[in-house]
Amino acid sequence: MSLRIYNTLSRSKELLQPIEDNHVKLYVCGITSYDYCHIGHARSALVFDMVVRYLRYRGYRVTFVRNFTDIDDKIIRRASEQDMDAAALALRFIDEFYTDMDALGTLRPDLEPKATEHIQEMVELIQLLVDKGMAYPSGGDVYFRVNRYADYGRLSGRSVEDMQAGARIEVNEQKEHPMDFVLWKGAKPGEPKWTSPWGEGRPGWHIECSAMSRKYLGDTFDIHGGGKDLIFPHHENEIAQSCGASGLEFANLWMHHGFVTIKDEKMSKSLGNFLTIRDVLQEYSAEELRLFIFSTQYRNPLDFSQAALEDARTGLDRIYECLAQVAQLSPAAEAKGSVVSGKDREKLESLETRFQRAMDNDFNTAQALGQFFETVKLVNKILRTSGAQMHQEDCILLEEAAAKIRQLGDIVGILQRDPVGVMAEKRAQVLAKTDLSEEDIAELIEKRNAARAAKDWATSDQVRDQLLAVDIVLQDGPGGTVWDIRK
RNA sequence: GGCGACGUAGCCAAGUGGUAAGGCAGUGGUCUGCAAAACCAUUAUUCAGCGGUUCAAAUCCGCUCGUCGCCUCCA
Repeated sequence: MSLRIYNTLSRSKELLQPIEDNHVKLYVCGITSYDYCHIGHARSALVFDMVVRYLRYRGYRVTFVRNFTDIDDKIIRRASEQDMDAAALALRFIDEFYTDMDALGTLRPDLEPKATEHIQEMVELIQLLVDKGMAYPSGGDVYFRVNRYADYGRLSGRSVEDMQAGARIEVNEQKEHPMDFVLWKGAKPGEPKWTSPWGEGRPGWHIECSAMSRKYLGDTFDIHGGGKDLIFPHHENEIAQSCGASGLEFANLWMHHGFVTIKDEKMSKSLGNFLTIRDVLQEYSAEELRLFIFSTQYRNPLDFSQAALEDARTGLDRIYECLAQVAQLSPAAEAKGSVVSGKDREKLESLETRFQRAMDNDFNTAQALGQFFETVKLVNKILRTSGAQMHQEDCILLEEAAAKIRQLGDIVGILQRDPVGVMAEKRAQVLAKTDLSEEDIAELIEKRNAARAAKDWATSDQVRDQLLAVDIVLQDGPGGTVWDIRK
């Protein structure tokens, strides 16, 4: 089996073949830090978190670099609105970003370079482009000469002519060609600035990724990732700069994830239809959010809704409940023998293979999660068939299946909490909202059972309704009455 | 206007040439005094529409309709 990844550059799935044997070098475009992150940023972070975890699980060494854009027009504008220093604003939202990422439980990248700490590298790269005639200074700025890079447009699948036909390019008299883009911006009064051979100013947006990826991963590396909205112009321009400077290939594989939408419209700051990560985490757990996000393959759009999050919550609970039951199994000495058919055993044991097959197909987490649910269904069936009399052999089989689910769950970042603990915690949360203690409930159950024994259904139902009013549900089973929280 | 993606059951979502995974909801059943919860079973002769290629198409090709995205900051 081998891992195939969709490459935006070739518009097809390609075999992952790292340049250095077994070592994957990955660069992902991170945030521009001027505001709180929304669910779209969460998807980006979680998708690449999953990619890195899966690659490592598959035995690759991964060097994961994700940058911070900490100098940019938006940062400067926001800072001046708030009468703040641009650097301080950027730093503050990097802190907020970490708070959100920690809450989501994402792994830290190996390197997290900031643009402002690599001005020198950018200046050198721009100088190289100027020396090669691929860039030119003009009016305090420096521009990339698009016509000098023959392959311009190969990532986004458009030609310079096509784009001019679009005529949405701002008129700028300093450019030789309307499609030329800025590498270095001359500073206006009061703006943050650095010195350069072309005067004081700051880097253009695209050059930072070219300079930092080059510094940490080399001229050519394996995978470059980001959101679909970065394909043009950001990544197209990165390719032009990097390939223009080095004369070599830049990234071999380009991975782009789809957007999070709300009512089928892209979630974005400009549309104002966004929810921040912390908004959502107030209502839902990180694992619930992850299950929701991974229920769709990363390249497809993902429509955010309360109902979808609720579905994810229900689904996650279902798996946890199954795991909790398995965790509490103990073999019965009097059990006759295994009740598991050879076919079912095979299916349980093939979970990892099925999971890998799905993930190897361009990280198809939706399909991979389906394997979890199929396994849960099968485990539940076996639990039910055995009843209280489970043979040791079957116990072991189920415990192994449960352990495997949790091990693989770690790749998408779910099912990492103690299943029995999760169930207990949910009960404790509901209890906390009532005046009742566990003992009070036990007493009420006893009172009700006495009524039931006397066939006094009115009293029995009254007790049940009383508890139901505070979201506590009574369940009469063969083993007696237990209580649980209302779902 | 240019470029691109998508359209699969009530909803979400896999499947990318060999006869429709999975989740949620629904329905039936087990359990129960009745319930509830849980569990089990079940739910698309059909994949936006129309043509074409093929022994075989949701999957490939063409056209039509619809939705969305990029072309300006954007994950």
